[in-house]
Amino acid sequence: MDATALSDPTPAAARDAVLDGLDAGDVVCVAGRCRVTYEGRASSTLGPGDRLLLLKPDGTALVHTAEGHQPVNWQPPGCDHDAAVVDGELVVHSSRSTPAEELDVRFETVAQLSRYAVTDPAELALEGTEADLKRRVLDEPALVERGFEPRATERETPAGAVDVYGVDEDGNTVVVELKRRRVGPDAVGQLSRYVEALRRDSHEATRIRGILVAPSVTDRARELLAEKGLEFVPVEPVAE
Amino acid sequence: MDATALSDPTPAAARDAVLDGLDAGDVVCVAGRCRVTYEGRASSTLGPGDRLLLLKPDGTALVHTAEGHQPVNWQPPGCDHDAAVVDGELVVHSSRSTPAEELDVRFETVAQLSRYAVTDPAELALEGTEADLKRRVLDEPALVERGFEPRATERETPAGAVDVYGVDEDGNTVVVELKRRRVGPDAVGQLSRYVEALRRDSHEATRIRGILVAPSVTDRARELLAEKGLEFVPVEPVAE
DNA sequence: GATTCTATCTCGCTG
DNA sequence: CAGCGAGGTAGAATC
Repeated sequence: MDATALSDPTPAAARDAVLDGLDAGDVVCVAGRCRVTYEGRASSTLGPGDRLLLLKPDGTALVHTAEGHQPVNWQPPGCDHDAAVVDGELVVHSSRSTPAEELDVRFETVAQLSRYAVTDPAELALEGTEADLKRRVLDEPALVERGFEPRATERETPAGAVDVYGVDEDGNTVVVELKRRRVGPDAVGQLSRYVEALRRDSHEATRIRGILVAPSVTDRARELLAEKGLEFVPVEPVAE
Repeated sequence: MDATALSDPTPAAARDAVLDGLDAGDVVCVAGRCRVTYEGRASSTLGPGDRLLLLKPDGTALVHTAEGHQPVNWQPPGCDHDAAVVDGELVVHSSRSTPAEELDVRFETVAQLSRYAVTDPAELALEGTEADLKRRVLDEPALVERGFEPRATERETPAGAVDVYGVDEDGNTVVVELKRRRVGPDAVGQLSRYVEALRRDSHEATRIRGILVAPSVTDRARELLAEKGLEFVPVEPVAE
């Protein structure tokens, strides 16, 4: 991987390095004292301070401070980056349409400007997702309940797609909502919406059960389940 | 802002720079070819590729590729970072408990190692949030409906806290759920939970209305509102 | 620490 | 393109 760094570049040298770097498909990192303004879905201003600005070749911009996982300001992938010297200061501008959003980072001083030729052929292999939980349940439906027979996944209802749709031992319809982690009231609402939608579209006689499958539930979620006549079955996303 | 960069440091020099940097409270950026493993709430592996590793003094770790807003791997603030040379390679390890999570970044090569003395006294001033929408509605309740009188915010119900609670012209109870942007079915479910909870806890005679206040709604959300007998009033989070 | 909910959520998928 | 739901969501407020 190629990497270059300029220390205390002039605003013009910084501008050129930013433009050349983005042109070459590099990731560019600008470190220095700056002010930031954002206008789009919301709007924000950020007074002077030391930060890192990461500009990616896919149009992402990230302004990071010394704290937190999240950037203090950013632009999503797909934006157009530009750099210029305005009033003797490096100004990086990033914008997109739909929705219209603009980010301006104005540097009082640039302490360092780095370029990185970042190429990454590898793909992240992630385990323990909801997809893994679904696979587990389909492989071994008895995890939900003895006699449970899955009939479809992502079955459409007027309220959205049901994770796993099937029938129980007695022939009742079963709607399963999967969650990879401990669930709160929102998941109960989701399951409830699916069950109600199916009940509206079915014969009076048909019994439709709703089962939330997750590692655990909060107290309030459990209360909501009880109120709605829904069930909970504890299952981990991956076997222990 | 102080910034230093080492080009193609030896693993030992890189390790020392990482440890010294973190010790000094700097943000450390390691650029190079690496592999990443994560184990915690889920687990993941990432094969060799060029990436940037940002280590923050608050215990945050971010692994960024050339694409995307999100880091491909990370650790949240509060983790303990460590660096060592293992089998001739720089290995950065970051871990925390509750939940137990570990991240390992093993560098085949380190192209550049930078340290940044990042100090940021400024606070982000953000506008257009749900808090702004709430302020707007409380300042001018007629935005919801002529005669609407807010009586409480964050009023507790068995199903959670209601954004704005009040009464209408006719003395009916009104539950308002605020959303800063266009809403889908989830917000309807949320409002519905609050309304149902209040109905259960109130006299038969009391009429309880649920009003979703947001810039707009999706079609499915509108259908759900109709089914539940809930209402929608369009309001922007900030005046146009 | 656990729970609940917001977020410029982001991301991926589907129509 | 919009809508819908997952996410190692993170972050904040509250209990």
